[in-house]
Amino acid sequence: MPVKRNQRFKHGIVIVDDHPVVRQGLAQLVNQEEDLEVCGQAEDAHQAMQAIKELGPEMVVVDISLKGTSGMDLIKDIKVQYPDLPVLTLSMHDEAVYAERALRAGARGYIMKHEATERVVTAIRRVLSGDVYVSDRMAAKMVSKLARGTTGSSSPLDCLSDRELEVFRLIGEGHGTRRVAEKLHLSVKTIETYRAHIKEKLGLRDANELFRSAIEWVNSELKR
Amino acid sequence: MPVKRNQRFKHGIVIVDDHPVVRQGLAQLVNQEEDLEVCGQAEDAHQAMQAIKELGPEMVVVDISLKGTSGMDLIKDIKVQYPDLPVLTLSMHDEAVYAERALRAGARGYIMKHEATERVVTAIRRVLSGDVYVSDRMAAKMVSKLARGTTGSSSPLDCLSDRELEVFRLIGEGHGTRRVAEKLHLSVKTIETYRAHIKEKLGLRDANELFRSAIEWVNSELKR
DNA sequence: CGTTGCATAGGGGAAACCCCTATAGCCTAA
DNA sequence: TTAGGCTATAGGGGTTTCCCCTATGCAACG
Repeated sequence: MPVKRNQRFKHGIVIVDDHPVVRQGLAQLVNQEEDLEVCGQAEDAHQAMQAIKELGPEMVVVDISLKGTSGMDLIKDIKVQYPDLPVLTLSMHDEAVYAERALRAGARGYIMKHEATERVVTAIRRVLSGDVYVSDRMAAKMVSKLARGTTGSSSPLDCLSDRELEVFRLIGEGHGTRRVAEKLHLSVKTIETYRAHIKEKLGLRDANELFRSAIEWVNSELKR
Repeated sequence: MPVKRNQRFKHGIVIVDDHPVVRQGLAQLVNQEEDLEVCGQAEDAHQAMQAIKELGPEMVVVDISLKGTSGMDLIKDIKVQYPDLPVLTLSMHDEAVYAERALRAGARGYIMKHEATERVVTAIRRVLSGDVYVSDRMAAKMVSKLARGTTGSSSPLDCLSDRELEVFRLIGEGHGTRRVAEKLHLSVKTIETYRAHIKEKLGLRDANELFRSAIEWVNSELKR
């Protein structure tokens, strides 16, 4: 009799991952918690929406690298159709690259597959109870970024000055510091200063991250 | 009494993967088979060699993208020290790129994490019994490649050596020269040499182009 | 008028990049 | 079997970039 009652109070979770082995691991992890339960699994975005509709879970755990529609798009779709359904992103990819995107897309948390299983459970509970979960390092990074951002809702690039944005674009087109300086008829040193400012404003750690995000931005610009 | 006997006859398997969730899933998968048993787990190459030495498993399941020494190197090391110990490569990466390399490195099989769990078990049994496992599609591809005689240069990346490809992937994940060197326990100078070779082989003009195309490749890998 | 933000740029040390050379181990073809 | 290739590894040395600081001139905003 008390068993039945416990059953009733379990929080239902749908997990979305295109690796069966990962689903298996995650499911077992969740199911061995007294108050948690995997009520459905999906391996792509379509199945995921189906499962959510049919099973009415209390949260969803999503891998961002799915085949077909990307996990990122799935998160956005979930947000549109079920604004109050919390989503935890579970990914093998570096949080420095994807965490912020995932949160902007509507996820309530981001955790890497490298993390110990207990931590994964912690993240699930955190998100389930309405909080946001990211690693401490990531949280610190985001705070400092917001602190100087003043971006109500617009792109973080808005805080770049015109010159900075121009330099950012040229970097994204693959030009090195010297080439940018030549193109703009400025000293290499000046470009270096801009690069430093951009990094600071966007919360980028080093030249690689700068280059990477510049490329990404240029590409995304092309597509619209 | 018969229980004890069964216990005796279980085939011991060591699994090596740096994602705890994956280990969990794989372990459960294996352990629920009557005659199979995970006798050890490791999250990097060093732990793996230790576990093999101490536990004397009958086979090893290895992910190729580990932190630290790569899975590819681990496979080679295992082949040197335990030539008869069969290794199954379990990876999320496209078999078209890695399967052949893994087999050449000494693995007895290659299976992707996308595959259904039953198939993973099948692969394990196949390798355990001395056969080789690759997907049907891969097998066909390899056969036709052999038949045609080395003319299967489908991707320009085929001409990269294992090491070079590994470095290329790490670059694409945003790691700088120094970080790559640390990850692989090699001299910065060595990584510089690899970068030069990759640039030459792929016809890239400078570090920016290298970085750019590495990022592009890693991203396209994700969506496959 | 001070403060704040932007455009511009230099100094200096650390790191990365680039072109060469080099060794040792394999494998292959002559 | 030996010479030549390819691979993994790594150093030398010069050029360029990166990164952390400091600094000047100018405009705007309070």
